[in-house]
Amino acid sequence: MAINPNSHVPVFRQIAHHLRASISAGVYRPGDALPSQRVLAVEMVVNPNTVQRAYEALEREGLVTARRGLGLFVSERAADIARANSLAVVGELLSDAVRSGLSAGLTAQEVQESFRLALDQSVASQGRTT
Amino acid sequence: MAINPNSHVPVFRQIAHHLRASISAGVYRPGDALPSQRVLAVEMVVNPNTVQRAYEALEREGLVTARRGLGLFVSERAADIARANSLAVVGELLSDAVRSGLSAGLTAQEVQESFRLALDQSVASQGRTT
Amino acid sequence: MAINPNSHVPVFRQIAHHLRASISAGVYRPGDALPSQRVLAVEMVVNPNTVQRAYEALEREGLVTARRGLGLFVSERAADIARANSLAVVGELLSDAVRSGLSAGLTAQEVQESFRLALDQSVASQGRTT
Amino acid sequence: MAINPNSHVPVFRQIAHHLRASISAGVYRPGDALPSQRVLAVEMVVNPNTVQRAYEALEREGLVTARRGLGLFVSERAADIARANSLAVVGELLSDAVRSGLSAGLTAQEVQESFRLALDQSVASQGRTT
DNA sequence: GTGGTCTAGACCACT
DNA sequence: GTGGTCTAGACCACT
Repeated sequence: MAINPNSHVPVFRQIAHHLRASISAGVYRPGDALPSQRVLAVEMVVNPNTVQRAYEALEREGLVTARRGLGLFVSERAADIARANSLAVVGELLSDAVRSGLSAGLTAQEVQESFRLALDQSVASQGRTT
Repeated sequence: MAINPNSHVPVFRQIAHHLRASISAGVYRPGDALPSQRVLAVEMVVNPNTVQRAYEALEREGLVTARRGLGLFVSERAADIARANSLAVVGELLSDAVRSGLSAGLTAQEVQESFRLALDQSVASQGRTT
Repeated sequence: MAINPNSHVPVFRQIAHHLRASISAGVYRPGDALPSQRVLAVEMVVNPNTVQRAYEALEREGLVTARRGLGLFVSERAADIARANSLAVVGELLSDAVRSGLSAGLTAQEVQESFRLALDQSVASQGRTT
Repeated sequence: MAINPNSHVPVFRQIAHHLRASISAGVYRPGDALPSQRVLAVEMVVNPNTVQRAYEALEREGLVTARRGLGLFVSERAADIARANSLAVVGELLSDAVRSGLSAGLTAQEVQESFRLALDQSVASQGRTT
């Protein structure tokens, strides 16, 4: 679950996504402090500014709350919010993909078949990883 | 089917996508000339250079061949190539979406449900448009 | 030996090349008239202006001479000139290719091997055609 | 190894070719950052957009990967890819030259002799330069 | 008129 | 600071 600097997905988004996953998985529980910007930056070998942007996103989503001088803390209903957000994000991505396919002249059946394939492959490769 | 200058997708990519769709839909058939850079630029209210970038992409994909002084012409197997490319693109987008969802802790069932929803909505709204 | 409009080599150059070959092969002999611009344009399915440019090139090279109102006539030493020009052109192309290869870090042996291959293939395919 | 703005070869292609050569020569090694668009533009006295076009080509070939905000980085198997691409390009150029010569009525021997000459001259002049 | 290249300059996202 | 996109405008080769 490392960050991939070569991906076209911005690093700060990858970090935010990773933290969202950790929170909804219970790695960080309500009241827990997140690692400091600098610590996480070192750990992930990225610029502290990049971690900062990820943290800003999480705060905007209400997953964490900042306490001046103390750090970032996971908020009470964080896991639920994280899950909801993940669902929204995935829905958006899937909608974009579907719209792109249909507007290119593919049939709903073809798009569905393509999805089937994508899901099977991902599930298979995840089974291996986990 | 207009271009959206505020989308995160670059305008030249939107134009290329639009033309790819037109070609695979048979709007432009093998041997046909595409509208000239200047003409299309006026029509789409963008700079000719932007159209040029879209045309470059299509030529690289083998959909069209340029004849200096004459214009861009749709190549023989263009429709097939366009369709194959569209399928590849959609597959990529769907894979990204699925991977994103699973890595965020969603279940395969949830992702599938989300896809179901996205497809239904898109098909419905397309039915209205067409 | 038709003109290929999809080639990146300008059509007028292809026509000039074709005529040079015909002249050095004796299809047109000293004193013969070349087909008129319009006739050749129709025959080759190109714009008369394009034939015009090809004829200008041949005239500049001394292969043909124009007689106002009569047409273009193959000059006395045309075959020799055509052959010399062809040699010069090929030499230029080969030099460009070699220079490109060496400057890209390929060894002389590799370039030579590549040439060997190109020659064998061309000779083989020409044998089939002729 | 400077850029020639008067050549018929587009400047951006010359730059790409130059970088390809540098990479396959080991001037830039896997993981290295290429000079930034702005820096290289100043160095080569061209517009940054022109460098950008060269960089786009290299990225499309898989020689480098862009990291937004950080720069362009030479990819792992870049040297191999660069070499393969160079070989392909040279093969294409040599094939064109050979075909041109044979179709102009030259014999295989003459074309070969011309190549011999071109190679000798280039090797000689390169020896002087290096 | 048509495609292709280049410059100058602006603006944006990301680090 | 670094890459990516876009505009406006110029110039060139080819038909």
